[in-house]
Amino acid sequence: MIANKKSVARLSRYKNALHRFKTMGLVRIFSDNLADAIGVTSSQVRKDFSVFGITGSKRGGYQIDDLFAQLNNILGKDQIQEVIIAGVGNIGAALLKYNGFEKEKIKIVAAFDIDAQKWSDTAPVPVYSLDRLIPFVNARGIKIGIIAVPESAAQMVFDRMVTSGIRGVLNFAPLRLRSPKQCVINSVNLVTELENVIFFSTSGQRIFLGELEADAGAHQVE
Amino acid sequence: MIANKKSVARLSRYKNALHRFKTMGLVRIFSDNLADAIGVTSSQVRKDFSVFGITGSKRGGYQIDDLFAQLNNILGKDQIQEVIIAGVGNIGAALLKYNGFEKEKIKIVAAFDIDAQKWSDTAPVPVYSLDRLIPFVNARGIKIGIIAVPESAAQMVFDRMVTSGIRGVLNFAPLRLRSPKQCVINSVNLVTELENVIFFSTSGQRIFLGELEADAGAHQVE
DNA sequence: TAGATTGTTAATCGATTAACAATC
DNA sequence: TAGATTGTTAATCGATTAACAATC
Repeated sequence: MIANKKSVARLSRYKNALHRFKTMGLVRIFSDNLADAIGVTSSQVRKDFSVFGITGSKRGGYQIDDLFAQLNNILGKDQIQEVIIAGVGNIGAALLKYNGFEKEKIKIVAAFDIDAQKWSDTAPVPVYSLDRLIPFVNARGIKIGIIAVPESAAQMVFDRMVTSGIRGVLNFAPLRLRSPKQCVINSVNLVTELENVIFFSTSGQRIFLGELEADAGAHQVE
Repeated sequence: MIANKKSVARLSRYKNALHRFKTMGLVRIFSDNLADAIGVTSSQVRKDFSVFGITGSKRGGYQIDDLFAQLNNILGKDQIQEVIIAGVGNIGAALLKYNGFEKEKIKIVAAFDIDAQKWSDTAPVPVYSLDRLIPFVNARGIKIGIIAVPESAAQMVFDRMVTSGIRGVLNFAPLRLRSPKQCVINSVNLVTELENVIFFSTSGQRIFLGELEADAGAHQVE
């Protein structure tokens, strides 16, 4: 098996669980403990580790400090990841203020908007004209961008990002982006996510797929 | 096969593509056209339709008007879906102002926050005390809720939602919610979504899974 | 050593795709 | 009718889980 979106997400959750085990004073951990902590099987844990080249010791499990360091390394937490945002509307502004990125070593270093009223050199995260996106990203060598502009502007903004050297994009606009160059795109459609909840909670279907869960009582808290 | 998260998301996309075909004046459509429009195989389209009990006519394809009506019916677009939000912080406030829900027949009817400074009876969407969540949801018979409170308050808010009769939740707090009663939970973790982009764009891996795509040039615009 | 846990292979499960008989 | 498209079954692909030999 090769790394996929879900396995990377699980790696993050193992890391978070490990952090809690560590603060509890534990030194070693077994695949079974991690499995219980995030609600998967121990086979899944060992398989994930195997895919990412993480090994423990038979009978002795995994050293928490060592495992934690390896997960951080794989997830790129060794250095701060600099990210830019295009679009300071509802979602863009919320992400700018969101404080959950910092502890994951993700730093939003600048935002860009077409509306001059939103520009500010003095804000905690500066907001510049969209025209400054390409030179800024070029100069700073930013590789990751977030698209939070309206659908009508998203392809243009994406093109500029790719041109300026961005290699990965988290896209909130509800459309399929096209690129002539290699670029990782992860699109989150908030309307679709809510539609899924509506469908499964009104259809009476029992489902258990992806992040979508029914009968939450069966699960462990993470 | 049974309906799953991805198949429901595709249904939405078929519907959106259909709307465009309709405005172009088309009357009939084939599985192949829909497949091209959203970037899947025609087998996938027919399989999806089969799962949801949608039939066309051999040789004649699908009547757009009829298909559009069936999709709307399956997706619950026949009536307006009333939704409440708990938490008017960054994300909650963004969702309150977001205008993408309305055209999908989703209406946010109220929000709830613990902070009295945020309460407002006169806002376009009223914001009430969290203490009013249970009676409000009870009285109005709301079935869908969005959790946009901090992690520390999420389980308590979720418990109140379930108590008050909510059957489906879109959760933005980064934890695994537990419930004694049946409730559909769809959790979106924005940090994880961004971490995925960072991982795949820096690892040099070629992937193509879920909404995560590499080499976007190969795809159709939706 | 005896017992427990890893790492990996095989089995299972689920979703997507291909193929094709039915038929418009 | 001949040709094209559906609806469905079988094949394939991919991810998860079970099983177990290796070994600490």
